Amino acid sequence: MNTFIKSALDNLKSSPLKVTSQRVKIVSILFQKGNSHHTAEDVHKLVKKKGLNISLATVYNTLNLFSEHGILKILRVPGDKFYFDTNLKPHHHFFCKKSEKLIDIKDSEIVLSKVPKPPKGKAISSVQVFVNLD
Amino acid sequence: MNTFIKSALDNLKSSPLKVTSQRVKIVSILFQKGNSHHTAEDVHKLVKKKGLNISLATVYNTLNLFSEHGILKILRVPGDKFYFDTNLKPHHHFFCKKSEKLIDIKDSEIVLSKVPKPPKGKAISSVQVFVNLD
DNA sequence: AATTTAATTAGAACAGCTCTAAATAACTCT
DNA sequence: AGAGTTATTTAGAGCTGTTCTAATTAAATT
Repeated sequence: MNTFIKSALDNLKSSPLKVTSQRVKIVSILFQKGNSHHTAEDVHKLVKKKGLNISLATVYNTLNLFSEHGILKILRVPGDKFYFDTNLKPHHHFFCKKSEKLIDIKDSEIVLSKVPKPPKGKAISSVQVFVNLD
Repeated sequence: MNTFIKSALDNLKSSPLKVTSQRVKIVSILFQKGNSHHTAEDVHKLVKKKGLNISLATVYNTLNLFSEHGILKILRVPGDKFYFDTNLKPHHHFFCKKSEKLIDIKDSEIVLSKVPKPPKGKAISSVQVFVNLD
């Protein structure tokens, strides 16, 4: 069991969520390769490929709960799917339209030297840079 | 008839698309207030509010054709809808999650002083910055 | 005006995601 | 460890945003 899985399981254990077999299985699929991006459908397919049986509803439910509890980060990219990001540190993304795949860009690899003030009454919650590839 | 509508109609006329009454109506709704962002549903509602009758399928069809022919720009934002942008110049956006509304940020208001090289074999087609508001 | 070609339409279909309500499993308290 | 409580899982229905289909209608061309 790699360190990514271990630390994600620690996060799960210290959250108010119950540690069910489905959740443990989903954690080990998501964090197997360290930082990665998966759609719910991706995860469901991987579950089935492993011969496991977790319903699609549970996959969605689990991924959403995980992102509510800081075990994952939810990413809504310029596409039409939700991506769940195992990399919890602030960072940006390449987005390849053709393959619909994301590639991490370390925070330090992008420097925004000028950002406008938010409209009155609003605050900036985050800045997401998408570098689109063709 | 304002200059935005005029220039959009010019674009339509010089495209291979036929100038139908529906398309003229959609152009005048979209470009009425200059630069703006609309979802297909938005446009369909505005059409109906004006007492006009254009089917939802035609609205979708038209917006997609317009963006294929440089009359509009399609924007796939970190949400779950398509936004159609009448502002054809390169620029960025505030995105307000609560209202699901976009606000233009002029290109010159954001300076990216460091951008990573694309992965081998890929080229950067565009860089989209989303400044998320809460 | 007749022909060709493109556009429009209503409704069916689809994808991605969420909800529902019943069954099941995990935790808590002695 | 067992009983009770509460959270989770599940299949399938439902929802939203979008695209497809195939028949009708309108625009452009000859």
